[in-house]
Amino acid sequence: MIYPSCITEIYAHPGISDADLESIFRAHEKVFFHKGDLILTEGQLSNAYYCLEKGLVRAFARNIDGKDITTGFISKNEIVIEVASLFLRQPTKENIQALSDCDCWMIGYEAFQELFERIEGFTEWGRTWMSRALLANKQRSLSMITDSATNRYLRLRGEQPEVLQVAPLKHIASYLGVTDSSLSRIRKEVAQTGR
Amino acid sequence: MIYPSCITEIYAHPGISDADLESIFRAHEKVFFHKGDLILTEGQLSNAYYCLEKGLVRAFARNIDGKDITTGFISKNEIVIEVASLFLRQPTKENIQALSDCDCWMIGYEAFQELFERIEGFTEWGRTWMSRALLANKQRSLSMITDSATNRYLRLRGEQPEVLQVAPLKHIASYLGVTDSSLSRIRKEVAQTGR
DNA sequence: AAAACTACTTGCCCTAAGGCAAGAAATCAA
DNA sequence: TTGATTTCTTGCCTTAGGGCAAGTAGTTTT
Repeated sequence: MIYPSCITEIYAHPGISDADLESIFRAHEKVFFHKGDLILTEGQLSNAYYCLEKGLVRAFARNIDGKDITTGFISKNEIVIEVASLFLRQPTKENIQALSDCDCWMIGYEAFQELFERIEGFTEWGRTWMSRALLANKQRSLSMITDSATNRYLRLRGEQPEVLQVAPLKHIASYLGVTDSSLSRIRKEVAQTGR
Repeated sequence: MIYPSCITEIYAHPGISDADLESIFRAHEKVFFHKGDLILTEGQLSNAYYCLEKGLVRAFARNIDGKDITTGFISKNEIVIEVASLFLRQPTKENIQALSDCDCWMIGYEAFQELFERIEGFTEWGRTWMSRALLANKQRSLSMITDSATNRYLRLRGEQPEVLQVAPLKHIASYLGVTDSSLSRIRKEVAQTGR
């Protein structure tokens, strides 16, 4: 059986057999979002996550002044999820928004729990996914401390080039921890000098 | 049965029964570290984690110039762990070091895996722990973007006051993302003004 | 085809924090 | 107990990036 690329990419794991993958896939349901749609809003309890087949998504939180800070971009074949709300069963402080039209495969909390109990390798897969997420997050914190804004920009360009094409400058700026004016200058400088 | 406080604190979870806790505790073994000891060194494969009964520990990574950056402090009743190495089975890029003499309860990878397979609630506990870790990490990244150095200092003082007593200024400074001269000035200013 | 947004750039000036270096104070080593 | 090595503070100057505001382009809306 042929699955969408996001399913095979996301659930690729030695402990997950073809039969497992079929059960897992069956637990998902196709959903769409339009550019600008909020997939999750602060205060809500998250009840599902989404495998992103097409599109670009961002997560953002609000600081004290109500200004929104983009905390992450989610690209094709990645998982759109708010771990804290979904697994700790508490209202989220984050918002998740589609930055372009998106095609997703959704799986609800109940269905997920069921797989978690039933499929041996699924638990293992989950732990691996969490470990990777934790690692990525740590590297981001490190980068905020040790790299210049320009280097953080270049790193983002290396890792998620789509973001620079699709997301508006202000979201990229807040993600990188600079103002939009600064990012505008950084971008100019990068374009001028050796690239 | 009475367990060390770090064991009861760390493994407190609705899915873990008294009987479970006993099995879990039995899988641990007491170990000590002296001030300055490296508990884990970059390049090594982590094969255990440690429940910290007494003492203070830091994790640090090296930046390109070889300067070490403290990435976290671990206090009493918390887990000393390098998730990426332990669960992804890859050599670590982080170092973990005792900042004071430490008493720990260690559990090896094999014993952990065994509990993971045998005890129902242990898996759930693990997912909860990871979710919390992820949340804490995200908040740290956010704080690096939105808070001033002074506010980050005050937040650390609120959350882990022991750190300010035990860790040398340079480690605290690199953790907060400032130079030690800057932290020295921040500290002075905080002491002078309203606290 | 105006009007009204939103996205982006640029200029002017300002500020938080860094770089460097000297020195005091505390801790460790022999 | 006397060096030697860290740890911490402080001064002087520099710099990356912020605040604000004006202005140009695009895009939507009507």
